[in-house]
Amino acid sequence: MLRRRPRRWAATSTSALPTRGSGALSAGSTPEFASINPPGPLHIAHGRGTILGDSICRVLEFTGHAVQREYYVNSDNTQTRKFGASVYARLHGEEPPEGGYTGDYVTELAEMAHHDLPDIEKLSEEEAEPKLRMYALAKMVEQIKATVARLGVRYDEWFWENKLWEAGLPQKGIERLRAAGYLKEKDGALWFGDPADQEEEDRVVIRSNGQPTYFASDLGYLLSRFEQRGYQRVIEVWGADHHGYVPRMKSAIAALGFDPEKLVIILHQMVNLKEGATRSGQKVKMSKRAGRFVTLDELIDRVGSDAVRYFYLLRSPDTTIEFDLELAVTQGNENPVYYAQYAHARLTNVEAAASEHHAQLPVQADVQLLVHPWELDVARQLAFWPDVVEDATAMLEPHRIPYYVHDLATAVHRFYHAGNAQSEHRVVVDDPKLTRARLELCRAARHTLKTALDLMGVSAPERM
RNA sequence: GCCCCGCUAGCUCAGUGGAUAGAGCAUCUGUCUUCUAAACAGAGGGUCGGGGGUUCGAAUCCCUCGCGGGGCACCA
Repeated sequence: MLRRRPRRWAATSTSALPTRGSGALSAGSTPEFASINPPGPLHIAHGRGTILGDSICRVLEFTGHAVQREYYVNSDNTQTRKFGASVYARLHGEEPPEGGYTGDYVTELAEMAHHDLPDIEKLSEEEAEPKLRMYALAKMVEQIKATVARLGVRYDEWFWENKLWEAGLPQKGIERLRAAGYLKEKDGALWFGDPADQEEEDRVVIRSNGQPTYFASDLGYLLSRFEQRGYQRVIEVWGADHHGYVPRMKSAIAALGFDPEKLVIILHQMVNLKEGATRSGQKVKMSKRAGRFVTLDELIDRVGSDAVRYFYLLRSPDTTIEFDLELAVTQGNENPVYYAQYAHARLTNVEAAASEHHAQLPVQADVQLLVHPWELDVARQLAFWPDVVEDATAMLEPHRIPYYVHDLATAVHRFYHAGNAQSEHRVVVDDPKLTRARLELCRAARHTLKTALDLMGVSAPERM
């Protein structure tokens, strides 16, 4: 029903621990989203970028776009070097350096490295750190993979930053910017600046100590996607705390000679947990919980993947999420997740119940027989679906889908309930033609609910 | 100081210039002998943060002020 000319796309996203963003997509074929700096577990805000990016990908795929999901793994920046140095310190029974990583998992990583990397202790820090860093990062990436898999998210590519340097892409980007007059030396460092833009501050590309900044890697990553791989559009999903970086990315891509419009950066606001006595709308306790931070795994443990995805997708990216833990775990009519899923389960059930009568039913459904308001309302909702998909695709706003799902579920429940109130309004009635027509409505509604829930990454159970 | 996001019902939020501003939760009242009551029907609840402006028409666009959150590195 929704047929579109396939375009080349790509999605990439970048989520961030201390790292930028969270996800990106490129059209023609490549989104990148949720690329969190790996030296730590995903927390609840990363989940937002991950789910948002993933649903954008799902919608794009559904509308015929080729999509490549990428997770950009930082491996050569200051943060990850400190991470490697922290593992090195633990390996030698020492405290991590200033600004390093102190969690118990760092000690565990050191122990694992001790077993897996022979003679690693004999190497100097200079030699050992990169090895330990890559080893520990790979372990962290495995963890992140496992976590996002619980949400039904799968990346086509875990793109390692070091591959960029091995391929010489950042170097190539720098040379191109130099040739175009965007680079200058100052205080021993190499700076990027648009000569035509006085507003924008200059940005360090190579530090005075000779080490590149993440900006240099980004140049390479842009080249990788736009030039080497030819993506028509790149979508990146970032946490709003990185919004200040957007203008620089736009300048960079323009300076490299590409259309800045082809780099789409989607920003999302933060996530807070709400719990406590909120039922009557009184106490609201924010749970950033001093010191203790809530990981994405903990949230999934507590409310399940469906609820996490549904509640996250329910909000516009511009809105800070107040995640209502109590509501999300409620197995009742107040929980929108179950409300939608129940509509699907009911329809599945009624179709199954009708199957024994199938032999007596006409092959063709005559939908003209559907005349009651509750029947027409379902049909009306179904007619809206293509527009919802189109809007969600064009604006890259998956949050439109759960609202639609709710509206369709409401129509379905009302339709179904008419049969509860009066038996002649049931789907399966004595009149075979009428039964057939109503079954057709059920089939269409169930299919649409299933499709919409799929785009959200939420399951559509057949019975509840 | 500068930049970004938000401010809509008690709470959480939809609503990209068009009809009387919507939903969920919460509160109150009804409905199961059933193809699934995890559902349905109904009620109350609003200066769309304040003030200007543009427009035939503004929650929506512009200006301004206030409040809350997030940013302004040779970190990402």
